[in-house]
Amino acid sequence: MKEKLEILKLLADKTRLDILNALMKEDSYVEKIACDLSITPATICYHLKKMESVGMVKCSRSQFYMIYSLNKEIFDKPLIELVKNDTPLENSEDKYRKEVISNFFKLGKLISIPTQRKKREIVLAEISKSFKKGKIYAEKEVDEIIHKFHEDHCTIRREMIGCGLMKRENGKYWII
Amino acid sequence: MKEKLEILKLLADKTRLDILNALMKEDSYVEKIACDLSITPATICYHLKKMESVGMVKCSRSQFYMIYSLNKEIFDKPLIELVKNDTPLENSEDKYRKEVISNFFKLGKLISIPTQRKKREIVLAEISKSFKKGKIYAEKEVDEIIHKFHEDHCTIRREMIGCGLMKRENGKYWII
DNA sequence: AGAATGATTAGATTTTTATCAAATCACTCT
DNA sequence: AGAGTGATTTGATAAAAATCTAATCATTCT
Repeated sequence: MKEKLEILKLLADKTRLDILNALMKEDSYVEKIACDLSITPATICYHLKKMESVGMVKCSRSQFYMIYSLNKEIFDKPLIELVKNDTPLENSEDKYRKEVISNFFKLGKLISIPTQRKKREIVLAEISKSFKKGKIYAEKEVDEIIHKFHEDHCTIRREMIGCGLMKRENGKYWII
Repeated sequence: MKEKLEILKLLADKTRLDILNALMKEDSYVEKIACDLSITPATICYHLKKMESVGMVKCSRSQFYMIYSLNKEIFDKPLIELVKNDTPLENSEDKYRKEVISNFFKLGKLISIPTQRKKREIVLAEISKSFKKGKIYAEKEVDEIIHKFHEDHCTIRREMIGCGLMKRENGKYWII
């Protein structure tokens, strides 16, 4: 929610924190706060209005004065609630993966085996999609499938087992 | 504490919130976050370093990568803890009071009776300091004391009773 | 040792925003 | 109605900081 960021922005200012701390002690009004903090009433008003607009403080008139008070509910929440994004990016996770895949595969072929573990895992996972889950493969079948992607089917087969994408027992292979 | 303001400042930025949300899902590293958010690695690094400097995130190297992770403790605290000032101003309360008093008293005399309730109360409270607590005064004594401050002792006497600073019964007065 | 690669820093640019003085507004009391 | 007073708005100024490109650093693997 945009509102959350707005609140956090308003909290990121020394003067506004001073104002909030003043209001914690007791409800107060522009001129008094201004005097206590040695800051212009115009500036205090500017800050209070901003904070009021997102519900951090409330105000009501009393005689000559606009009495401002803290909206305590907001401040009792744990920080995480303000930080957490309610509408997470649909597929931010996929983005990096796609980038890596498009870098290492050209026309369906694996150009090279990535040195870095993270990237290698992504590439291997991509290749593993060509295997059916639950099906048992002979080594020859495994190599044939991998070979469509890259010459070095031995290394890739070994790597796939190494990172737990594939299992072997008695010369038989299956995908996890 | 200066540290608290620093943390709040760092939370007041869309990009950093995005980064934190990414780290909530899983530990990650500069290049990946940069790719996921479509932002330059330099910028991501800049933000992560800042957040690390105040303990919001931690980092450790793994192979090629600097793996960053969230320091969850900080985010479980209620907001109020970050807002609250540990070392409150010694006498911010007095400042406005002193200002009002110095405006309305000159050379020990009350220049005029303030129209506004708040200021009037401050002035009356100041005058009431001239009375001894627990002592019973006759009306004449009361007026004599008030008269040292201002001609119109009647009004002031009435006001002092009106705002509960002084009590009267059977023509006798005492301070509260 | 040297090549590769991810992380970090430096410099420049742009955007945001806190602050004040002065003018205006809104309310209260006579 | 008009005077007095606190609150708010406006316009101008100055300071802070996010972002990028390019350069440099640090680590790992050959």
